[in-house]
Amino acid sequence: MTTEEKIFNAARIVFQKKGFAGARMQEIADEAGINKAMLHYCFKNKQLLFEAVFKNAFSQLAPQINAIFSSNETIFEKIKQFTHSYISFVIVNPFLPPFVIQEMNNNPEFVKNFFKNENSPNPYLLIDQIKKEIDLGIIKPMNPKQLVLDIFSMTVFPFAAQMMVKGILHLDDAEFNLMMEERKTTIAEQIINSIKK
Amino acid sequence: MTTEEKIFNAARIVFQKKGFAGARMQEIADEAGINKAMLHYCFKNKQLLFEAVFKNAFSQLAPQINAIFSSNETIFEKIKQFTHSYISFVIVNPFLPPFVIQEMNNNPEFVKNFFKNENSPNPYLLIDQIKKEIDLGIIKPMNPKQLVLDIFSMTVFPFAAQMMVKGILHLDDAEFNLMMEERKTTIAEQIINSIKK
DNA sequence: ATCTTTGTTAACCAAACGGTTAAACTAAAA
DNA sequence: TTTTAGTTTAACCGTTTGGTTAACAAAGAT
Repeated sequence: MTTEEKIFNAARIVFQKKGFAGARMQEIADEAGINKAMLHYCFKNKQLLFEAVFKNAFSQLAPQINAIFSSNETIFEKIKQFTHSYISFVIVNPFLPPFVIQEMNNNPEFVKNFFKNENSPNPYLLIDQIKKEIDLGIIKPMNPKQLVLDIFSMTVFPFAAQMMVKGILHLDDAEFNLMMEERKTTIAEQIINSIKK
Repeated sequence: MTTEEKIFNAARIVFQKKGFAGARMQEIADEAGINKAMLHYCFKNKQLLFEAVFKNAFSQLAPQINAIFSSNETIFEKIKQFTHSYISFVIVNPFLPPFVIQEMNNNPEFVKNFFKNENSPNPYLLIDQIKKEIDLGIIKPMNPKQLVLDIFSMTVFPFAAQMMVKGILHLDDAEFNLMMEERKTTIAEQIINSIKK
């Protein structure tokens, strides 16, 4: 593993745990097992190191989601694939959703630019498809954006608010993961059940 | 308005916008229009000022939620009341959900203690009721905690991930609020529709 | 009138922070 | 063997940050 990779991995861990403002360059250096000056040698400054981590996090997810959204399957099938695929991904990367939400909240300008320039998840193929299937009478009339929001809510929220969910429902890690495994199939079933004519 | 109130309101604004780590005592003082030393005179230190704001935020919500959960209504009615009541509340306090999620993520120990000591939303009345109604054959067999999680997901997520939702779905503030108004009724209808026998 | 308590400020401080520098180390090219 | 280019480090620096201090002002209390 190169030094740059060591730094990158360490930065990902620390940024995800503490956020941009709470992360300390020294802590990242310690986590990577290298001298603090190397951080600046490899990534110039804190902001650029952060952006590298943030972009990488998104770039792991966006292609997966877009691939599903732009396929030729029915919506019902896409909903099934998305929930299964997304939950599988974030079970392995559980810190990602709260991290993204946090930095969206703290630094909206950066994130807005990010969404314009980088390849971010694009739901408009899905939205168009929903419109068509409504017209064809396959699913009930509704605001397509609400359906997209429902799908994201049901899949992303439990991970985004992980600590709160575990606290309120008294779940340990094992129970939480078990529930998330269950959700891989149940979410899609419920949503489909509530929208099909 | 007393000086203490001025500080508290200013702290709420700055903490919700920047998070604990990102907030600056000087910025809070400026926002309150008073000298920085007054912060320490009134609230001792940053941590205690933050805890005051955090506890207050939760104490506004918890009683509302618990009142609904512990009433004598049917689950269907409780779901309707909760979604309507919660969305109405956070439309007026939109920074609350991301704020809570962020600080849960950054400072889990503090939050765990908080949940044990303060009056936090207690879903177990609701969970017991769900179990009973499943046994009575009113709703489909399922894990009651999953249903509770569904309800929270559908209501809380759009606000928790507000910036992301607006970005991905290309919504301005007006469109976003319009969608949330619509959700006050549609969420409950959808959930009820998908669980009733 | 004088003392005490409470509220308020400007000036200050030590520690922590992000970032820089210059030197030392390494290994491959000349 | 020497040069050269790329790595890595210890030590340092200016600024920011949370927090303190001492002086001061207003208002009751004695």
